[in-house]
This record gives sequence, C-alpha cells and structure tokens, in this order.
Amino acid sequence: MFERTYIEEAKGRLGERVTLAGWVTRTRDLRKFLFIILRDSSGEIQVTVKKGDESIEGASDLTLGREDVIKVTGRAVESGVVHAGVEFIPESIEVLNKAKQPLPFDLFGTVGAELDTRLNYRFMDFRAPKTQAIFRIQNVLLTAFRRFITEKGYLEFQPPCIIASASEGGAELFRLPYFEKEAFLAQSPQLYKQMAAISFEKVFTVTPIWRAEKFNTPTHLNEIRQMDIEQAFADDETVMKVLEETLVYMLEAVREESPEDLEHLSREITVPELPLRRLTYSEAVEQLQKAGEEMVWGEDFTKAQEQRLMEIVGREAFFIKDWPSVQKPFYAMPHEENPDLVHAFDLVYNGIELSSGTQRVHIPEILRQQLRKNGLNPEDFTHYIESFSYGAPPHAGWSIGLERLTMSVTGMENIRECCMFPRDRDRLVP
RNA sequence: GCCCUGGUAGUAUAGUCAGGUCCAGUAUGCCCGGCUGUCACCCGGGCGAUCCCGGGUUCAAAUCCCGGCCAGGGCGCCA
Repeated sequence: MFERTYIEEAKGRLGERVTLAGWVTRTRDLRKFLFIILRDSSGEIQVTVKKGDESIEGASDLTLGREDVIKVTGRAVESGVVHAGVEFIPESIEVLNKAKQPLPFDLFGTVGAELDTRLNYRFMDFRAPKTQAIFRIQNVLLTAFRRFITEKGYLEFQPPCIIASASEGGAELFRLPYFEKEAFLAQSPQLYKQMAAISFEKVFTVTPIWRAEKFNTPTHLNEIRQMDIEQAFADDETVMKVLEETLVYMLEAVREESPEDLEHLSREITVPELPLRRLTYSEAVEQLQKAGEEMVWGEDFTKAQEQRLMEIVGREAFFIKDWPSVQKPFYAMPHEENPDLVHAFDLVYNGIELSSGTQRVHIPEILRQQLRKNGLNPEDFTHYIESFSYGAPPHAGWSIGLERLTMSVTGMENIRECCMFPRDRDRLVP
C-alpha cells in the first residue's frame, strides 16, 4: 500500500505534501470548481479541484459519485473561504473503486432509512456517524470489561458453543446434527464457567449464546454475546459487589473515552453511586403492591412493573435479590432458612434487566434435589453433578448481555441497533 | 404464538377511510445541461413504482374482502 495520512493528521500538517485516502461523502460541482468532501475514519476535509488545471493529475476526466473510494495527494492549507478553515489542494486524484449508483440508501442525506433497510446494507450503514458511535461505545464497554476483570485477577477462558444437552432448562435450544449424534447451540456458558471456577477460582468469558425462542421484541435476539464471570469461595453478595464495580468502571470508561460519540447520540452518562441499592424480591413486590400494582408473590415482574419499580426506587441502577426459587434456574443456591428463596439477583439499569447472577449449588445432593424440583432428571446431568464431587468450593457468578448494555448506554430502543449482524426470528442475513 | 398498525420509484413518504379525476404526487437520490468558491450549493431538464405476493368482489381496485410473506409496536414465551 501507499503511504497514507489520516485526514485529521493532515489538518495539523499544513503545507506538507501528503496522500489522503477515503470515501467521497458528496461533491459540489460548479462551473470552475469541483468540491469533494472526502471522509476517512478520522474525519472530513474538502478537496478543492480547480477545473481546467492541467497540473492536477487525474482531474481532467474525473467523475465522482457518493461513496467512491479515492486517493488524493496534495497539501492541506488554511483558507478563509471554507467554513472549516482548512481545505485540501490536490496534485493528483485517483479513483480506487467506484460505488454503484444510486446507493441503497442515503447515508448523509436528509431522507434517512429504516432500521430494516439499513440492516440489509449493514456494510454501508457502518459508515453512518450514529452507527459508528454505537459500535465505538460498544468497543469501549467490552475493552473496559476485559481490562477491569483481568486486573482483578480473573482468567479468560473459552467455553464450547456446541453442547450435548440443555445447560439451564427454560429456553428452547437450536438443534444441530453432530455426526451420528444430536447436539445443541449453547444457551449459556453456565456449566463450563462453574467447572472452570472450581479449579481456577476466578474466571471470565465473552461468548455468544443462542436461544431458539420465537420472540419478536425490541429487546431480544436469538444470538447475543455475554460477558460472564465466575468465582470460587464467593457468595451472591461477593459477586454483586464485583458486578456493581465493573458496571461503574465500564460507564466511566465510556464517559471518559467517548465524549464525541456520546454527543453524536445526544447521550449523557450518569454513573451511579456505589453501593447500589439492594432490594429484596419481597420488598420489590411489596412496593409495587403499595403503589397499586396487581401482583402476587412468586410472579416475575412485567416490563411495566420493572419500569414502575425504577420510578419508585428513584435510581437508574439497583439490585433485586433473594428471588423465589421458581423464578430462577436449578443451579441457584437455596436459602438456608427458607428453601422457597434462592441466592439470586438481577441488576436493573435504565429500566431493563442488564445482568443476573446467583450463588451456585456446589453440593451434589442439593443439586439433585433442585433438579428434581425443577422437573429435570438428575441422570441427564451426571457429568455436571460429578464435577462437584471432588472438592468443589462454594462459588457464584453473573453475566451481562453485551447488546443490552450497549442499548442502555447509547439510548437505543431496538437491540438490533446494538448488534452488528443481528439474528432474530426472521433475519439470517447479512 | 396472540393483538394492533403498516408494506407505493434506490431511499423516505402523499394518496387508501367515502373505488373511477392516479398508466400514481412530493422530497431526496441518480443521469444530462447551466452556474467565477461552494459548504445539505443553486437553477433547468430528464430517469426511476408490474402501488409486497396470490386469490376474490366490481363495469372499474394502490384503494374493498380473504390468505400468505415481511416490517414496526404491544403482549406472551424467554434472562
């Protein structure tokens, strides 16, 4: 490749001969001038082509359309005429690749396109400033998570994505043929996290998971990514503390590293104060009932109730802990004094369920009981149960949905905005 | 899986309730021409839609009815 200078860098090196390369955002073609708005990942600059100037190589027969990829050699100079104050005077212009016209939708125009249209041409939608802002912020969240958790001494591991049987019960799994056997796409790295934690003590993973539910909502996808941790010699309270600290760290990272992207999305980050309010499930139900909500102890909260609860609590983030066992998976540790409750928690942030976790059952006999209680057959979980028979410490963990976290941070109302290539009930391409 | 709303040029929409005036209007895009520096340039001309698919009612359907597919919203399921 040729030696290339980013546009923003060139603006700081006025008068120097450099080569820029990028996309044509738009052109303004006048009698004597051709103005090209050139864009790369760093920014934009106007390339001013004086028509009829024989000294500009490649300019005589130049025809440009939006999103053409070009390479321009010349100098950035100060200019009193251009609003930006700087323009680029070319010596040579080369088209590296033409874009087919008309484009599938307007990237920088006034018309805009629907999410569905944009997703059909996602490769191009990635060039829209708003889309770029969303995924840059997602990247900051992910990087911050890894950095924080790694510094705390957790080991990153890779769970399998193809598994032999259901890991949690509940959600439907995608089936696939596996030679002469049947296999499934993992709905959770749950069991593998536990098996890793009872030996490595502190582990984490970032992994995709799949749910074969036919949901059709703005907050569900069939393929999502989770950020999970699991820790030995820990109970629910231990990992709740880790969770709230992680959340605050990630939010602060976005606030500090992505001010421009946040501005693009008209978002402000409010970082909650620690410790977060911890509401028991029973308290939450009581509060809602007091506020006039029809609700029976043991039921899950509806979306509307979760919203209501947020208003009552008056915080953007809080925990709901000590759930009824019927609402949580079999591996959640029952309460010592009240077996109807389990050591499980949810983190609600901006009105959506962002994360959930539990202290796990590490005693084989209790695990068998819990499986039976949940209508599952312990025989199907032999390997899993066995892993706790050779010195498994008490342990706990949680997971955060990456797309949902991105949603609440960027203020998007559809989770598809926060997944580069979303998989939903109907969408399998691109 | 259920309920509601919608599907009209590349994109975004008007028209649909009260069928004929719509071989479909507008914006933007694209193509051509003009314009002494533009900045969402401007001006003029042109291109582009079997009105989502299939069936029905009618002298006549973008418009009414039925089915399907897709999209958006709500709920359920689901963490």
